[in-house]
Amino acid sequence: MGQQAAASIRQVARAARVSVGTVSNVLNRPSVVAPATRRRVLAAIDELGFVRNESARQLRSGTARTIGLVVLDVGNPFFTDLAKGVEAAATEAGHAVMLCNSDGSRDRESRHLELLAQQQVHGVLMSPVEDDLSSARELAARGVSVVLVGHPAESEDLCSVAVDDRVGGEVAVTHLLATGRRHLTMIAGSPATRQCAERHAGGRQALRRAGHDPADLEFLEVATLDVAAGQRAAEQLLARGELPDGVFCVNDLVALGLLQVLLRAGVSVPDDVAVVGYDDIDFAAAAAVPLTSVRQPATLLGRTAADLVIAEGTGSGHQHQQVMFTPELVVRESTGHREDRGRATGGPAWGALLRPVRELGGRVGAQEPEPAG
Amino acid sequence: MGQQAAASIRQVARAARVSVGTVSNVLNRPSVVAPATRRRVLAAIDELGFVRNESARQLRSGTARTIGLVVLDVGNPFFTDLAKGVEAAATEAGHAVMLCNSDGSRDRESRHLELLAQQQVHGVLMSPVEDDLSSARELAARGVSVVLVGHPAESEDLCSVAVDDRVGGEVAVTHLLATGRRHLTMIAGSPATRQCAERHAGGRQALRRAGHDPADLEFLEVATLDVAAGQRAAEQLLARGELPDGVFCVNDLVALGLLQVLLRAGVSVPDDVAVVGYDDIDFAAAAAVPLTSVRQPATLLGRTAADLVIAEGTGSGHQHQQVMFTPELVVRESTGHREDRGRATGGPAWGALLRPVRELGGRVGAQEPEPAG
DNA sequence: GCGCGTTGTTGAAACGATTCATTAACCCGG
DNA sequence: CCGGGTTAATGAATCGTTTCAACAACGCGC
Repeated sequence: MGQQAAASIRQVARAARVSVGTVSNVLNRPSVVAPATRRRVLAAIDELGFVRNESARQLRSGTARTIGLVVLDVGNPFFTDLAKGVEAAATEAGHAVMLCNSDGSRDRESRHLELLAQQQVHGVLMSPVEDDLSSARELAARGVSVVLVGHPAESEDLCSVAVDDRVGGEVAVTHLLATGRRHLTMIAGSPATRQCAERHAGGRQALRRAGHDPADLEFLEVATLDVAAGQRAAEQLLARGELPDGVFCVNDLVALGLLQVLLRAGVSVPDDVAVVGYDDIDFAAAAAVPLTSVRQPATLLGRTAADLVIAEGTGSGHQHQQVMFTPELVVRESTGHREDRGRATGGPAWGALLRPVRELGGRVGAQEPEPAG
Repeated sequence: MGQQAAASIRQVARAARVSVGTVSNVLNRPSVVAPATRRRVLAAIDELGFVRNESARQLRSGTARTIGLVVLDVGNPFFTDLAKGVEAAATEAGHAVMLCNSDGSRDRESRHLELLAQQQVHGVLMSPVEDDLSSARELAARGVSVVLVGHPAESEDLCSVAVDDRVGGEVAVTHLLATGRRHLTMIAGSPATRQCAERHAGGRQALRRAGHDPADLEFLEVATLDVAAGQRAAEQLLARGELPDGVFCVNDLVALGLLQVLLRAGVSVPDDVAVVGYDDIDFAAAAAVPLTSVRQPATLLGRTAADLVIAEGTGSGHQHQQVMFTPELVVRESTGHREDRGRATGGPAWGALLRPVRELGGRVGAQEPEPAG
């Protein structure tokens, strides 16, 4: 113990009085080595504290047993849930996961991708920062398997695993309309990003279907998609004197920030304003007012993506696949019906769980939950 | 574009009509190469889409430009904040971070450590699953720099960056006592884990100081430390008919789960029960009842640890350091004074930061790092 | 006793980048 | 025109592992 220099396979070989080839065989194909020899080698390995040098293995074999995962925001539980799914699938297949955080920055994203390429990773899963998929394509062109996560690949030259954002937006807004809301605001990031645009489009579509003017869904843009952004957005809304009666947030972090500031300002949710979030992270249910949210199957998304990338990197004849899941609406108190109004603003609606039902929003007829009894 | 085989330095050399050594020089010491040659080489690199093979570099240089970070729970925002600090510092120093999740499992922890050792990482930061630091020591003995995060190294043979858990527990319970609570329960994981034990000990100390019986702080053990565990703990408390009037949770996730179930059951927080969490994650402020919490400087912790591990791996004569920060209590509504009762929940105890001091316990006089940016 | 298949073991040739001792080319003062 | 110094470029050795053709030893049937 305590040796500084890591022992190499050669020293193990010498200690066990065998050739390097035999040591390698003990490591990789133990069955072809005579038991006595094997034992001797294993003893030497133990004795010297030998650790396989992964760099050398990779160099020889050409590809690493690692897959990269680049997410938009590690601070968002949606992405850590996703990461858990990825890790589970990867571990089963004997791969390690390298989790990288692009934080919504194109620069950081490309730095990470470059790094992953240099590591000769088996494949890369990424939730792209922007719609411009050139960096993903470039990576794929270099021979790295790429699977987009949370962003459908429009063309067939890439794999992707996503959730239908348009349906998500539609379900959310349909629900707001059904609770009697008419002046709606959507809080989201740049409309140039697919997710925000699609969810917005879904919302407009819901309005159209219901016979309203799609322009009734105002678009309020925020720079980032975190709790702080939601807080700022709420301040902005409050500052202009008139509030919408329904707000659809592009994710739960924004919704939680918004909720917090609204409540603090004495605005009642859901009586004055209904709030719908997106992702249904664990914290949504535990919020000041439990949050209605559009749920995405984060872990499943991760698992599926990892399975795809592993298959693509391993198999020979690979067909690119675009997988699409459908989100479901989870109704909680933040969108209680207007009829519920009249309750004290303060604490006490607690415990009166409006609707514990969890409901699946389908594509065509995202049904409305029964009005609270 | 579209080439399958990654170009090697040799092919670049051929294309640019120079030797491999020159290409390597262009990559690593551009100044020693004549401008014309350099341009030619760069053009070839661009043309062939050459990507440095990190495995080969590592193999040659002996160590990777990567540091490993093994955390107890990626789903806990405390750890993602910490990870952000690590990443910031690592990136500045030109290192990549490999984020691993042990999920509180010793097995997973050692698998990750093994993997990191095989990758010849520059160093490892870890928040150990158990108090038994043998795996950390073993890794260190193999020549890998190890820094413990969130767990002080009792002996001097390891670096560590931690926050004083005893003080944290003491501050939390002192505060509960100050708001008039007398029947206290602490919800935590196994008392065999240092963090839980220390925070508990701190709490008992607070009782003793205040002239009470330390046994007044009941210890309720939960198996995991997440939202679900808090929910179960709340159900357990509710089931026995009599509630404590103050609960100290070992982290905010547990506190949030507890809070949610208590409120749902019609229990008033803080009137019936005061709740204190730990870590002060972003969601604590946005909870159903904004959560009083013991704040740890997560990002700073990460930065400091990363700086240490980078220094240790780089420098020659290295002194192991044990850095200790002091937590601060952030008071919010979940522990409103009993006197405050009757007030609407939307109360203003905000911003009344008890101890904004940030204190560094050094070994021999470790200076206070400047508050990051 | 010879050939044959089986079973274990060997050692050298990759993999791709870095390093370093050599060599080549050139400038300049004497 | 020569010697010494500077600047550029070279190519072989090296890192630790895997793979694979070659070989040794052995048992066995004829």
